[in-house]
Amino acid sequence: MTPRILIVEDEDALALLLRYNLEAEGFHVEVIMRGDEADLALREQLPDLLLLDWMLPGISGIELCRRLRARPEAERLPVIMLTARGEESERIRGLKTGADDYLVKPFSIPELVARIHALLRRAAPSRVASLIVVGDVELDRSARRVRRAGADVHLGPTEFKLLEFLMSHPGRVYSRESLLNNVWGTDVFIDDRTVDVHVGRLRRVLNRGRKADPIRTVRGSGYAFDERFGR
Amino acid sequence: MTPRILIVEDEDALALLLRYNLEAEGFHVEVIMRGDEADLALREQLPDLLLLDWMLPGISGIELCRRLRARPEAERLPVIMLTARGEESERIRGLKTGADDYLVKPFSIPELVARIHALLRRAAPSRVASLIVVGDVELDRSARRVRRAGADVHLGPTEFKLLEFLMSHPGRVYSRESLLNNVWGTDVFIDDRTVDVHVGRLRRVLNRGRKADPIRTVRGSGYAFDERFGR
DNA sequence: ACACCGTGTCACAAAACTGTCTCCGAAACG
DNA sequence: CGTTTCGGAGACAGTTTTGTGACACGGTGT
Repeated sequence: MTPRILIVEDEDALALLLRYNLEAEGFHVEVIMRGDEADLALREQLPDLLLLDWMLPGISGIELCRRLRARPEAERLPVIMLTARGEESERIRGLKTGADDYLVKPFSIPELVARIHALLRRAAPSRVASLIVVGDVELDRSARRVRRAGADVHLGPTEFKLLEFLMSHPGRVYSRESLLNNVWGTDVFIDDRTVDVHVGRLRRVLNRGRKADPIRTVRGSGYAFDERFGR
Repeated sequence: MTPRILIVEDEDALALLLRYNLEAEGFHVEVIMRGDEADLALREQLPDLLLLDWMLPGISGIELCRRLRARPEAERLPVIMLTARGEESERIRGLKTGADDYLVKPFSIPELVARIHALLRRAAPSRVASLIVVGDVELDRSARRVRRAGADVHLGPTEFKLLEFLMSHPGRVYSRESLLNNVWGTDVFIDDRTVDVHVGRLRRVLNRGRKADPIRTVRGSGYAFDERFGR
């Protein structure tokens, strides 16, 4: 249940500091100090999040990240890169390699923690594959079924796809345009506002007789499934 | 949402050709023909990509690029240098100055377009690195959400963009004019004082029931997000 | 042929947001 | 101090954006 974080960092002091703080934050932390050892360990088991130093003995963080991204099961593993200031100019390369986020040393622990939470929140659902659960809303892709507080909720095909897409990245805001592209498809010519109507219908049936609405309207931007919903 | 490209090129014919083709490609193009004017313009607002001629009246492209790289907020701005054949030997100097790519005239438009797309793609993740944290204020771009001490704070679109801009360079003081350019856009005609009103609204909702105010007013100059805030 | 369901669009109402004004106190200035 | 300049706050009217009921259309099963 508690997220597992793997730290790959060769500096003793920093590794210790990170372990201490992240464990205090309630994470299950593991530290490896060499790139090549981390590579081996990652073949055995994937953590929920990887904290990767840029320069490492054995294999560099960049190379490690590149190898990782080549594995389909690690495709969505959140990776945060740590770099010293001098290496900063290469940050573009770092992100291109597939890191999800990027911190320049020295960084503040609260900031790191915030970023970890943000990435975990976003990554969580995708690894569960067929069942997405947020708060009291469950969506089962393979069974094409949605439940609210355990009770079945009947959705039309479009409403289902819409909810599925929104729930696939809880918290993330999608523009109407993006929703049209991802739910309806890119080749259709449909009015933006149609999205509003479907969101409205989705809400009506999903919230029937309930007060809390898991779908957040973001004025001027679009809609999001509230990842904090029910917490 | 369409990427904005600034072309700095003193040759009429080439400038026109570029504008025509890049606009056809769907970019929002602006052309400036003098180096010194470009320098001024770049202080006001940064484009998404800069197309820079090597030789320019006023300030040379090299110098412009060097100045640009000295500014932290312009660090990631993709820059493509254009050089005449005779200058080609100096390519190393060009890249060393901080250009991300360079093209020798005459070049083919499709190649230019391809490189532009490549650079924009590469630069993209940097803006998606979505979380900014200063003190107890978190701003999550992708979720379009702001939290103060962990609690959600609801901001309107303009307030959000304003805070986003201020927080993207904590400590830096922005004039009202600069804020108008970067938050509202260059093409609007709006009173300076409107910025005050929005800062006021932002403060009210961000500090609700709290004493510490992370936004610093610099009398006679503008506003800044206090980088020491919370430390 | 008919009832039914899911959809896309529209029009109107409600809600949220915006830019400007005015007034007032605070800060600089001599 | 008296004066002037500048920024903060509330009020307000206009605009933009979103929520929603109504409606028409097409497909499907009966």
